[in-house]
Amino acid sequence: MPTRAAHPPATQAAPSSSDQTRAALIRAGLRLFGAKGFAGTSTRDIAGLANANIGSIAYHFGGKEGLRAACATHIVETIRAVAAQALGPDLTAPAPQAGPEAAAAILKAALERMINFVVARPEAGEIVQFIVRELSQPTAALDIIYDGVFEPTHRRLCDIWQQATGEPAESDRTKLTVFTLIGQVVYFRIAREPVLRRMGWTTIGKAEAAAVLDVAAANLNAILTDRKGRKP
Amino acid sequence: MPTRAAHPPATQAAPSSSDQTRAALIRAGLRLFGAKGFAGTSTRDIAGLANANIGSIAYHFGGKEGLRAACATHIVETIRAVAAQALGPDLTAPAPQAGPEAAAAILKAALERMINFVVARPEAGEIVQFIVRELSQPTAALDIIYDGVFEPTHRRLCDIWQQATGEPAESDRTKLTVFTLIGQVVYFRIAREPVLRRMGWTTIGKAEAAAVLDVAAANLNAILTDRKGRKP
DNA sequence: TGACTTTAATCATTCGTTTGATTAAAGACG
DNA sequence: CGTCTTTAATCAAACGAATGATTAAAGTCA
Repeated sequence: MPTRAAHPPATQAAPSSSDQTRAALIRAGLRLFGAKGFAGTSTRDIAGLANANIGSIAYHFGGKEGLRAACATHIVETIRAVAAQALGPDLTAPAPQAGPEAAAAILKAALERMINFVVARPEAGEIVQFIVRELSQPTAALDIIYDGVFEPTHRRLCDIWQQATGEPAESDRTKLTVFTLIGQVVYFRIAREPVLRRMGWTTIGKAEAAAVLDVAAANLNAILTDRKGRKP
Repeated sequence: MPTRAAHPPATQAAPSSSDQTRAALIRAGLRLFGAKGFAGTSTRDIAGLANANIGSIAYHFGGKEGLRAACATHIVETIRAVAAQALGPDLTAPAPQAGPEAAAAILKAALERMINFVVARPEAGEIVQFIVRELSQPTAALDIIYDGVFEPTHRRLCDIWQQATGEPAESDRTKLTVFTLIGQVVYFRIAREPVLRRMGWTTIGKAEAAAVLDVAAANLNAILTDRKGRKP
């Protein structure tokens, strides 16, 4: 007869509450979905990494698909917390007005935050990989992330870009330019492996992230001065 | 395991039925691996899309894994053909020497080629997605692509960068800068879905690719003039 | 004919989900 | 206060469906 004695409190630790199990499952799902893909991850892997039972996935999230959506929501909350440090606590509130130099400084700070998070922080790897996989085959999870992060963040950056250069925030040119700024950073996470090989690095830590920031910031400055100089 | 030992007769001839099956399987594998991931794609899906029998995958490639490697080789050949148009037929040969203006023109041309291929051409979607998935969990297929495309192309671009700016080709700064140039373009393919939504586009065709090129080329010019102006 | 290629059927795994039993805590009630 | 009932949560076990691989037979073409 299956008794709880078979699972001694040592391995079970404190009797995990519902929320703890939920959180552990999300963390495991995020890591595994990001690393091996949704289809490449089995519910047994997830339950094993989370030290939870297989059935708990269905119980808490309705199934594997529900866990994916929960991971997306968790990503939104995480990134919004990071973005808040550089762009203000509320992305939907109107952007604070600032002069061109101050706006440029905000852009620079945002770039630095983004690099330190996306490129250097290990947990960003799971998040970015999760998002990248969603991007290639959009599900409901992508909608959650787009509405919660992509759209408001990009819109805010375009706002600041206008303050820095005078170019209209919602013009195609501004929007595309902001995408290029994001893209050049995100690429270092997505193409991490080739970058490591080509650079002769073994990891992207503090020093390497600083080198990346150096180049990205130089690019930003060059583009900014170029845009301020001429009329579109 | 009767894996086909050698390549089919290289001499140009009417593709045999065997070669047609091979090619169809590679095309189907590339598309499905890119769209749904390696684990998310079943051999039955592949065979179905290729109008071939399930067993033919094992026969021609030794199994699903062998098909993945064959897809990687196919990608290398495809991209090398595209790169040859902008960077010369042989990426491993020493770069042609040119003045700063000519070198800048080559970079601009390479950027245009890259955008027209990566961003606009539909078949690039499958290729990029395939590569992106490999990047996040490197297998032997990534080695094939890195050695065949990433390394030689990046090295060549660094060479041209030196000719355009005077910055040493193999310096960290140059290598990272070239990565940012590539990243800002590739991002439009990887993050295609958010770009479409944010831009209000329904597709990225000729006109949209031109708008992207416009911005990317402006960025390149701004960075180039910035780098030429100062000493590192 | 004889080597090459395709086909259909079968194999053992592995998958996500469901099930019914079990536990512990909270609620109901006299 | 003590007892009975309900609820939420977890667990091991098992199910049917799918997967990748294999095999022997049939087909194809020079």
